[in-house]
Amino acid sequence: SVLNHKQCESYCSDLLSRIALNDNKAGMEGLDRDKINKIILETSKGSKFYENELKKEQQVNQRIEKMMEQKARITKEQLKQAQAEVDKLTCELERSRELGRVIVHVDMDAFYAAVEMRDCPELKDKPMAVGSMSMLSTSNYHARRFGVRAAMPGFIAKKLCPNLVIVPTNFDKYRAVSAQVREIFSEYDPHFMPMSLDEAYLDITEHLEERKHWPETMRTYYICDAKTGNDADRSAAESERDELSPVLFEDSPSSSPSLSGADRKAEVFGTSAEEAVREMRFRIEQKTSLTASAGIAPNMMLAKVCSDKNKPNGEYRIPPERQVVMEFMKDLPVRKVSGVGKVTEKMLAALGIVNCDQLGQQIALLSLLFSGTSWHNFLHISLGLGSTCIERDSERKSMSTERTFVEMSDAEEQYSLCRDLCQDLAQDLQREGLKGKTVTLKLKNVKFEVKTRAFTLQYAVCTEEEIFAAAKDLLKVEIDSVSPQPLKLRLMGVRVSGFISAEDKKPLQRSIMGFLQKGGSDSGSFTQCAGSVLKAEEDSDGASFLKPQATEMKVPSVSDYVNKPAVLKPSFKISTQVSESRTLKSSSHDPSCNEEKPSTSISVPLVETDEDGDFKTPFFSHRTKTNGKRSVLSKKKMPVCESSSKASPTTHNLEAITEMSSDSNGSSLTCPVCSQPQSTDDLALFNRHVDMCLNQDVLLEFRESHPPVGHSDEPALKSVRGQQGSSPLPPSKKPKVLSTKHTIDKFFKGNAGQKV
DNA sequence: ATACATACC
DNA sequence: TACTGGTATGTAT
Repeated sequence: SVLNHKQCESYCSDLLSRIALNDNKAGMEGLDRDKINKIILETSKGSKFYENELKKEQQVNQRIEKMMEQKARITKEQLKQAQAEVDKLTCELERSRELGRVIVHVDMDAFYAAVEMRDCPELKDKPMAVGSMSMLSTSNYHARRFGVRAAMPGFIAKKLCPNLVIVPTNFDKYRAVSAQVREIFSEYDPHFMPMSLDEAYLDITEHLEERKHWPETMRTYYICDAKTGNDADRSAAESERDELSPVLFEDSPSSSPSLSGADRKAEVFGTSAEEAVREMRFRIEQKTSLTASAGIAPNMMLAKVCSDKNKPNGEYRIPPERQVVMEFMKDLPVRKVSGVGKVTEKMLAALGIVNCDQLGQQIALLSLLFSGTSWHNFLHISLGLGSTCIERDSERKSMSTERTFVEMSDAEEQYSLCRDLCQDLAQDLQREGLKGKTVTLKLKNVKFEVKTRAFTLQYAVCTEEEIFAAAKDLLKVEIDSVSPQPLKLRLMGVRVSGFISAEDKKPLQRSIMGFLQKGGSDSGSFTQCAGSVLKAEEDSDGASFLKPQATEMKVPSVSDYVNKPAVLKPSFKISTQVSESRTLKSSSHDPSCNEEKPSTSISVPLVETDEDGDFKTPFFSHRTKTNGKRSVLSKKKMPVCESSSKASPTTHNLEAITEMSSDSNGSSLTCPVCSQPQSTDDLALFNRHVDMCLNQDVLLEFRESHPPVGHSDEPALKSVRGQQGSSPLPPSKKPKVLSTKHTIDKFFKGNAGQKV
């Protein structure tokens, strides 16, 4: 009602901005959009995917409506005041405008497709794309004429272009080519920042400074005869080729002997930025037979826009002058700016903002409608400002793995898949030496609705068992929440984040084995433990973990929790301490607890930790194989404490610990729960055993007081038994994975910029 | 801290 | 038949 007709039409008329062709990218000019959209629509209509996209679209429209209502409530006064603030900030930004750096954004043209075409001449004159029937990564320019583009499913692309050739991805190859290209980048900026396999930012300011004094010979490159391009690079082309993976060249024409100097055509490049970049692109093409486009500008935001301007195989430069920058921005559609996606574009369009000039005119209004970070960003964009320094790749913040598959409804299968994901993720984490405290489970059901559920542990984890312990609980809550209906999933993913910093990980490499084997002489007796709390754990409840009187605590039984709402809090807090009077703590999930998360604390006298008390070696793990021998400990000694999320984690000293720490008998360890000597030296195995015992105790209790009654609990119980008993989860029917992995840059990005 | 959405390649 | 996977960050609670 508050909307005028025009405003309404600007977004209501088009409910399909998410489905329709995205012709934002290069190579998509002047095609028959209506015809293409009609085909896309007809192919998509009625699918689950389409329905979900419609729903999301409605959400965006609602967001826009809310925004318009808010806009309608803005007074002239408010706007005037906002304008004053904006003007002030604009002034400051203008004063600090930095035009002195020469930033380059280089982008390989239709990278994956170009590599495949290079290696298979058959494809040269055909419309082709890289990917699968389910999803395309890239298309060549020929295919783009049909509206076929990246991120489009192959089966739709086929409707648009029945002759489309779809080539499966070949990441090893793209990585190898990327490495070649990056070698060239590093000669112009050793600190260049790779953004993906085919894209990077460079700061060539220093290079240009030096280049000014270079003789022509240093700026001369030779074109080699054939289009193999493998010989042309001035520096060591031959040796480079030998170092490369043979697959790269197995299809290439066998390298002809180098042409003599007289036969070579030389090209001398100038000393300007354009020339330097043209030289770089020339070398890339000579070395890989692939073309790149580039943008040159005083900052990254502009350089990125510029690299798109003369794509493919072109470059564009914005000279370092304010006037020219502003002129360039004036007609630039906001959508062209990196970070402005289709939703932002649509919201701005609803306000009548399409290009950056209009954006600049409306900053005051935007400051009243958007968050601080958002409108500041808009202001920067409208002024043509952007980052002027290519920062070192910052530390990774999360790591994840996810998989799409045919509809999966069986809980056992889901748990099993979850474990597989955890295993993969654990491997990746360990490869990078990372441990994180937050585990996130991602689910997408067959209606394409996505859910994420996260859980932050007390300590950082990196093993399959630890991650799975958390992930499977998250999964269980979701399964239970729809029970007795099954979860019908099409995707599952697991992520670990909240990494502990590098310094946190380093310091303590103290060997827990050495400690154990020494026996109890100087180690944690209870009195020592109790009296030497250095850093009392301030948990949310503020309770110290290591109170001697904790042994006296009332011990609730598992049945106390059964009918309470599920509480997702870390359970099994294990309070530990080393002899140097340091207090340490850890926790983990209790895999045996189906209904609730009882929290249990025990004190053990030793553990390997880092400075923050995070476990260096996981003390408890959850995929345990042991005899199912019931704990000899009574409830009083094996406390299970409050289920409430606010409940104090309490500390209980296990008498069995005395046995353990006084067992100076070589390396054999005694389980503090079941009192059985363990034959292993391997702490991980020992931990598993202890963990198992604790869980077994709780589980048995639970099952005694609650004989299995219904479907609802049954699968989970089974699954828990599976984890605990000598037989793991039933062998999984391996889900059929639908799509190929499209991005594996995570193994590649990092480090690449730091060489040289 | 969690959930969900947006964005990028 | 069939609409990705990995990471970061913004927005809202």
